[in-house]
Amino acid sequence: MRPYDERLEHLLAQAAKVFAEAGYHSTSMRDLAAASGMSLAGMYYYVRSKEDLLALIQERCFTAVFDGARSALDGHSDPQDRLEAFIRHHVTFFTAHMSEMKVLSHESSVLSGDLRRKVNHIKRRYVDLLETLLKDAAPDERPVDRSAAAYALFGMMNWIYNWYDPAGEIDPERLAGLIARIFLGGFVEARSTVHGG
Amino acid sequence: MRPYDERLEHLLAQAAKVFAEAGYHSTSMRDLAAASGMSLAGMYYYVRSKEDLLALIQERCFTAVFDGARSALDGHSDPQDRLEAFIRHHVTFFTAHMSEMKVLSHESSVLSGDLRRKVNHIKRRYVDLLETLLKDAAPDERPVDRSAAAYALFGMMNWIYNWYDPAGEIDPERLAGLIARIFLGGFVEARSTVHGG
DNA sequence: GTTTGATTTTCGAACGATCGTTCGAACCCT
DNA sequence: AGGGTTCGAACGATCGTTCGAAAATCAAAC
Repeated sequence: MRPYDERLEHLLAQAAKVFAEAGYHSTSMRDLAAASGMSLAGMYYYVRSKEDLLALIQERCFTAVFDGARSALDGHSDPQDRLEAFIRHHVTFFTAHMSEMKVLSHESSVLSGDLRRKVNHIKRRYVDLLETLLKDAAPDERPVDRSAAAYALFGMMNWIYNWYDPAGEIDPERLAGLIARIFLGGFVEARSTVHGG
Repeated sequence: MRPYDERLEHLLAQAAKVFAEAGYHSTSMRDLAAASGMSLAGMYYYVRSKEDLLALIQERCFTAVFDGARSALDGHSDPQDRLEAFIRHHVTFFTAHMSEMKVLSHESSVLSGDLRRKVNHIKRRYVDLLETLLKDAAPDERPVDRSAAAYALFGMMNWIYNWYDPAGEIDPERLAGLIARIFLGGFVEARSTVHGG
């Protein structure tokens, strides 16, 4: 059963790459066959449909980023440190898995039915995780502002696929630090440091 | 010639709405015909192709947001005020023209050839405008950080279409103020106020 | 105010192309 | 020999676009 899993992983990885470059809808199953080295019909031995293929990519990627975030929080007890650890993990994970994360961010409204419900469930938990961190780090903010701030932060982080060049001047760690600085400095510390102390 | 222009505007507005809801690639010309009240063939009297239709929407919207930004800067001379005015204008414009701005943000890689070049030219000028504002507001930052910060800001602002509900609790002005606060507080004031004063 | 003719605008019908998916036979490995 | 794996070929559906003719609009002539 090992070669089966390897072939599936290979297919998902190549598909994520092509989806990221050309977009889900303008990528044909024939394109994926060419990119993965399989035949058109052969892919259907590993995957139920094109939509199922996308769901598998999104589901695995979202689970990985969620689990990674939880373990990245280990060892941090200060609310602000935990929030910064979350941001740094998300950004570095994003830059390290650009194709999958672009597919996750950019094709989030494609799925329907049960596949959509399954992915949305992980997304919900991930958003809830950030909202909890925000509640601890900025307890005095109004809930509606905290919620909007969470999405603003996700915007900064998930927009990366639109412009970031891994071969460019700024490395992932520095980018993560910059985004953490902007958000913590602008949303968290602005209250607790400037106004409160 | 007036009825012609009105019909074209109507088509573009309806198309933007459908593109925003379903995405460019999964919207058929037949869908647009149904939404605009025209016949399938009738639309081609106003538009050369489906891609031309998308380009018209993006071009008009980008020009509007660019011109609006320039005039929003009038009357502000302080660099920080100018940056805040830019942010407030972008966010309020975005929430007021959600469909067109979503199409602009989400379908930015669809066009090709001359159509793509034309839209990218306006985009370049708009990004340059923000980078200039940033240079004045945060002159001590390293250019690579300033550039990344500009994209982080665009991320916060352009991600709006993924979550913002105009009928929800937070109104556009408050959202604009929140994003301005996060960015100015985290990127600009963190240097000039905390470190410098 | 009606008729006429030219121009603008609309659209039913059809084209070729491409899409996701399926089927059954062939292949490979043990 | 037998089950896991591959794939050529074809299916029906839908896509963007085109064409030629009908319909609507308008201006000038009577």
